[in-house]
Amino acid sequence: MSWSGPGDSGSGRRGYHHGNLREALIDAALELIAAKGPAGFTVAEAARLAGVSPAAPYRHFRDAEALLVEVAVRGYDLFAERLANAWNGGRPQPVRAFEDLGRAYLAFARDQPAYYAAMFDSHLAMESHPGLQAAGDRAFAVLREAADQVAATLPKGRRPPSLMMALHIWSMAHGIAALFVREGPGRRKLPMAAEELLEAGVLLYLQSLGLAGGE
Amino acid sequence: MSWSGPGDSGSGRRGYHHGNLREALIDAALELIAAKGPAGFTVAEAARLAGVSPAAPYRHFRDAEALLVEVAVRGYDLFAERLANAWNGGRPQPVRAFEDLGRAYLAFARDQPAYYAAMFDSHLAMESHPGLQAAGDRAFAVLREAADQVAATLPKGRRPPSLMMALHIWSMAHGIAALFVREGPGRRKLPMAAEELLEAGVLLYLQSLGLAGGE
DNA sequence: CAACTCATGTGAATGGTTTTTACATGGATA
DNA sequence: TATCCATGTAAAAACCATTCACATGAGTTG
Repeated sequence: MSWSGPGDSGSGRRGYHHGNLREALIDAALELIAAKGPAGFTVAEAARLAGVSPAAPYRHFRDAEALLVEVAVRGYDLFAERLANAWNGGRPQPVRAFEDLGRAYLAFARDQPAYYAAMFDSHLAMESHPGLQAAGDRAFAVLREAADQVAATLPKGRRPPSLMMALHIWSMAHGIAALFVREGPGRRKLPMAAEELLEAGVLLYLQSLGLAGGE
Repeated sequence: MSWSGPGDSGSGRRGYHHGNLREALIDAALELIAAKGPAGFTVAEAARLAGVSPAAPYRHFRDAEALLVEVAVRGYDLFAERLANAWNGGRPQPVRAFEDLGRAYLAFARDQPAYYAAMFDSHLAMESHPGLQAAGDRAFAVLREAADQVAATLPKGRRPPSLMMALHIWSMAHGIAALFVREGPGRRKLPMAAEELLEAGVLLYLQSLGLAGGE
């Protein structure tokens, strides 16, 4: 899918021109990151996977970092989409949908390690890449919006600041993903599934705000 | 400081032998990571900083990763020490000391970015480095112990599992450090200090367990 | 249809990196 | 003092990023 040129997706290229090198390089980068970690990606090997010379990628990306940025942007977009689907406008109930959001967060980290690594492990400077900043903001906006609706179930007097809520939940979800879901330095065995840990944490947190359904 | 050989810390070496290359390489690695991020460290440049040939480091470390591991181990040890100091045996009061622990977590991420990067951003596999695993466990044990004592202030019936508490707090602290304290992809402006965000989160969490001192 | 242009790809070169190898040095020890 | 071996060097092979001059051919234009 997504090929416009003269067919043939993976194996041998058609003629002198590739036809869709940009996309092929992004796919190759994802494949390499998934297989060998965020440091396992090199422009040269991505070019090799796409069947072109090591210089060809530079017609499409200024440098290796630019390719990574493009991967991360797409990752944030997919992430935002998954989160929005899980939240589903807060239905059937805001608190329940909020938990679904948390599960979707961890599911993304688990199912899309390549995207997740490009987004959070590549040490790209948001400031120098406005598109990346914007994509990240779009993803966070989903969480923010959800927190807002959850907070709105309380009467105005006891309503917590939804930004703070969103930041707390995001932090806990991100921390659990970094420490217990993904490969890496902090990873250690848990006596429970990461999803259960997050769900319990979210429930307790919401309880302290007078929000939780469970007791 | 920390030189045993014939003096002269940074500039030009004495004779053919360095005298303390192992330590000098670790210092150089920290300096490079601090200056140019976790990816900015190379064996060759560390050797250059120490004033030796690019091959010399391999007399002391099997490869680049082994050097990183040594840095990370020292980082975990320093981390554990800082956390233990902040906890201070739970004095004057467990809940209050627990908050100090959280502050110390973020302070470490802020003050020791090089160690923190080696520990959490280098994607070292804990499994393949038992010493690293052990060092990480020692640091986590401080948090675990603290959670245990905090939980013990409650009567047995309403006492939460301290492991879960420790994991929740660790995750939130780590998430806040990763997203808002350190340079990196997720970093964005906060309407409050990261320390305040964590303190509020911890307080709310403890409240839900019936623990908090605030109201 | 022929000529041209320009985006896209190539080859080769520069300069960096990791890591291994054979060899050199000299501090510690017998 | 003679020797040994931990520690250093130089050189080399194998990678990588990036750039530059040049090649190709798809799409446009006359």
